[in-house]
Amino acid sequence: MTTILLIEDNADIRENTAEILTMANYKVFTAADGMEGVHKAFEHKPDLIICDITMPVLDGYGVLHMLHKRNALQGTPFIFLTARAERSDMRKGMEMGADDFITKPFDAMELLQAIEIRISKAVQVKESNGFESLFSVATGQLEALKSERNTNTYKKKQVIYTAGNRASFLYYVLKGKVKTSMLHDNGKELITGLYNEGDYLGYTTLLESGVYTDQAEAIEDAELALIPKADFDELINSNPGVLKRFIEMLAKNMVEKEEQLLGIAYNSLRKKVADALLSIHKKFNTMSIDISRDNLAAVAGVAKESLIRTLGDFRDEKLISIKEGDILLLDLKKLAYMLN
Amino acid sequence: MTTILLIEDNADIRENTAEILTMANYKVFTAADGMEGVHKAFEHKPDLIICDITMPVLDGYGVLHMLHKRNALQGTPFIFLTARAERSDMRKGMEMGADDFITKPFDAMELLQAIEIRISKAVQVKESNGFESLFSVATGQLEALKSERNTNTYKKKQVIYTAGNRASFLYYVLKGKVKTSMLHDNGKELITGLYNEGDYLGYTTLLESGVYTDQAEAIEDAELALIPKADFDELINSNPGVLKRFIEMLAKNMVEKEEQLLGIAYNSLRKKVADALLSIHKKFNTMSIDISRDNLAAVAGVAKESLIRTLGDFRDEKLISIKEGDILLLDLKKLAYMLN
DNA sequence: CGTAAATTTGACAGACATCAAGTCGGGTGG
DNA sequence: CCACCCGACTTGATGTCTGTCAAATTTACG
Repeated sequence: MTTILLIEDNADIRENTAEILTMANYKVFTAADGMEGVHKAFEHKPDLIICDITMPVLDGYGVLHMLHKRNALQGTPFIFLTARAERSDMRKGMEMGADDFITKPFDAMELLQAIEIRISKAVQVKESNGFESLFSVATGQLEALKSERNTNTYKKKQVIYTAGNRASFLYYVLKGKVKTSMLHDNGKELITGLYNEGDYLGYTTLLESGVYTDQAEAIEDAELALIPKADFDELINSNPGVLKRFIEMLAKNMVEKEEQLLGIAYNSLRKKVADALLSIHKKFNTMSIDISRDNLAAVAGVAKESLIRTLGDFRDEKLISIKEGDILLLDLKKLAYMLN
Repeated sequence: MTTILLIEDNADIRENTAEILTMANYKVFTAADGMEGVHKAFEHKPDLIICDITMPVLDGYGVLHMLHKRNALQGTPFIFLTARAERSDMRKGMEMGADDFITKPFDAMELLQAIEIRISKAVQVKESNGFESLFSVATGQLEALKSERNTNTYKKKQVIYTAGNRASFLYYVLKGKVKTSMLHDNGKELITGLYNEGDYLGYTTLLESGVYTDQAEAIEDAELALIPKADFDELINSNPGVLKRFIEMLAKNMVEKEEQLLGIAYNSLRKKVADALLSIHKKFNTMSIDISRDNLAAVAGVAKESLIRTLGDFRDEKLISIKEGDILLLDLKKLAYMLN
């Protein structure tokens, strides 16, 4: 039976919602404030958490933060309840790793739909995590692919593909980190994507024109699996499940890119830098960021010198600390809430 | 039999390439310079055009421009030949409407592959143009959808959906123009997409989380068909062809968005404005742009006042003319070639 | 240990946003 | 039909944020 933890300080809403959920055949735990919520989360390990944002003592962001500190509940879907469709709240919450938002007042259908979507996604993630399992959808073809596929190793700074070339592989990161970036006429670089172990890259081009408009480069020693275009084509043609996975990845990327677009257009230098730090934190899932200043500047879309100055400011404000070039994030909340 | 027009001033390359193409069972016309190329294009109406960029008298960009002036050859795939993988050239060409790039020296396989891809895409576009035909892939379900579907009319400035809401329809623009945009904390707006008659919108959200992160609004009186989410889900689940169409749309959007990202990050004001004009020109396929200054500024990602000043400069430089607020593009080439 | 690369600091200027005032045109109501 | 008003557009003056260039310092690496 699916268990849900509901954290909400308003007793009326809490009981009402719990009732709806119980009727929908979920097992429901409730908590009346953030601290209690965190405790019950660790105690019961629910399949999904619904949490109000505005609460006394420990608010929703705080709860999310506490949970993410412990890896046990990293994969648990987290849905925020919020009073109004406050846009900036939404974005901040999403950046901190929330999966969905429900705005009060909500009706039962809306709530149940959102829960079902998240539960099914979580199951998907568990089932199909990484290379093997994605292709295991196409069990028959898996063995063939594995035997034929060759893996390449790339050293730090080595180029994987460049703009203008025809795409002939789908890449899968087995080890290390990779960036994709675009070069501006004036020589500046903008990083459009970061890839960690377990990520695919190059599929956009394969699905579109076939000619790269960006370039990929290893930012630390990396090992990639190369899946020939023909195999990829065959796989997505013969197997709608795989195609669906890729369409979801694309759609998710799309949303991220639009957020990035909005930020780069109108954010101040400080906010651009903060967002860059947060997006790397989210991508690589670490509080300690080890990345060259050039690359960090290219993620943020600002000049390297400006970036360095801003990092210095952040250090003085105790938002981060810097040791031997490594950036340690100290105050995620303030970074996310940074005003322009 | 598929006919190809090859425009290339270097006799060796021309003859060599023509030979390859002939062997691959295409009917080939050749032209030794831009003017001859344009004439032969109108004379023979080829299925595909391959054209060198650097040529005396009328260069490749000029050829493309001349062809696009006449609508007859608008849909004909156009592939550029270019000496090196010069990135900035690539982007300019793509902005002007080229479909692909091949960098010299190229081998036969590469050339033939690119041609085949373009030919097959052109056929696809012809076959499935607009609402009816996309869904005609799923012939059985088409009638049901048509009868059930309801159409809404929206007046200029009317909101279609807003951020934070759950997506429940796929929209299809029957008439009018629509924008999607995101709101920044400081109140500024960035337009992330423009939609014309025959475009779908809202599919990214349907394919991803189900909660809008952007908002849609009519920029002139518009009529939209609303396809319920359930129908859309069923259609893409039961019909891989439809899913594939959407994945291609997504992938194409993705590339556009990355270009926009690079531009907004590093372009000067002048170039941002020029790019905004060009992208609207390309989207709505008209030399005369009738759009509010606010919207134009939101496309470019700059302040309204800065935009207006820049338009004034462009007018003085005879790149555009302005009559009663309408902007008439006079010199596409210089706009595309604008340096920072 | 020496050299090159990466990072940091400093000084400076220019591009662009902002605020404010003014103009134009079109719609509305008397 | 005219006066009025409101919104869209334009122009002007001003300040500041952030990129650029240059030099200094630290780190990486063979």
